[in-house]
Amino acid sequence: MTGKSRYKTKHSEDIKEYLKTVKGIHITVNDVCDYFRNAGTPIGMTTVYRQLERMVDEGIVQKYIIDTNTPACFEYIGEDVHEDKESTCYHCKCEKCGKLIHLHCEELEEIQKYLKNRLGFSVDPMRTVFYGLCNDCI
Amino acid sequence: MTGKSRYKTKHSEDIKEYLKTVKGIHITVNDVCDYFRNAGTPIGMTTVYRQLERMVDEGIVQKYIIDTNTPACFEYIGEDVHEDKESTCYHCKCEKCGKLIHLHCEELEEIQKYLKNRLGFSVDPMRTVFYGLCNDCI
DNA sequence: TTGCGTGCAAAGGTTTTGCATGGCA
DNA sequence: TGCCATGCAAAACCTTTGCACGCAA
Repeated sequence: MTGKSRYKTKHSEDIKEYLKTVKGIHITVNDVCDYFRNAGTPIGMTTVYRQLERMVDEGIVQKYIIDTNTPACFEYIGEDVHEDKESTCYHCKCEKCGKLIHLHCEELEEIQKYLKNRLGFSVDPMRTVFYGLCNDCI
Repeated sequence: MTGKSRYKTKHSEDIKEYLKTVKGIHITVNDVCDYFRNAGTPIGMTTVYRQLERMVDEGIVQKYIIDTNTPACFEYIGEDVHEDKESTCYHCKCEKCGKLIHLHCEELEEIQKYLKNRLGFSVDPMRTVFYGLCNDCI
């Protein structure tokens, strides 16, 4: 969003590490705070919110909003997704089991062109995720 | 999905009528309140929340939760077309200015079928957002 | 009469902001 | 030194709940 260059801080790294270790699980801001409080190295709620927001902006963390009056969830996606950029890889993510399906699909490239031509909107496939239910979870 | 039988009230019908007239547009609870206040026939916020929730339970209205600290949006889907429920509306969100573009698109319904047939993945459009850059921000 | 709808006010919980402090380059 | 991260407290925000009243069946 802001594009500001910011420092790499210990808290930033710690939170990212934690998210990596629980990859595949949806984590709330409170979960993060609890974890570090229990670990004896508490991190303020505000900092967690801001760091997670930064990571979402960077595209390495995905934010899930399940319902109103339910805290938002976060999940580490990875830094390597960027490499897929040229091969227009989309992702399907199961909202139940969290499975991530990589998706190469000509039809989606058509959609991309369609949105570009019709709305002038240029899609960033690396950040775009189809949410839904996978075969096993329906 | 409480399944409770409830009365048909004037407010209920009025709200539904209003949603029908603005079909295709995403309406917030405040929009509804404003409309009826301006029309000289105000309806309480609580009532609007409860009526919309009821319609969502009934399946004739779709609820969209776009982001945290952003009011939920509602849209009239219809009473008989239960099949359309899953193919209503996608969103494009500009990563720079944050603008949200509502997207009704046959091609996307094709994609949906494609994912269903090929991967057994059933997309939830309400949660799926195309990220990218809008016309003004490129 | 009974049960639900209504709507005001207040509560609830999540997220954001203001501001003073401290750390890193 | 300058800029940013931090974190507490308070504010802001949307949404839900409590409760008394009124209307429909």
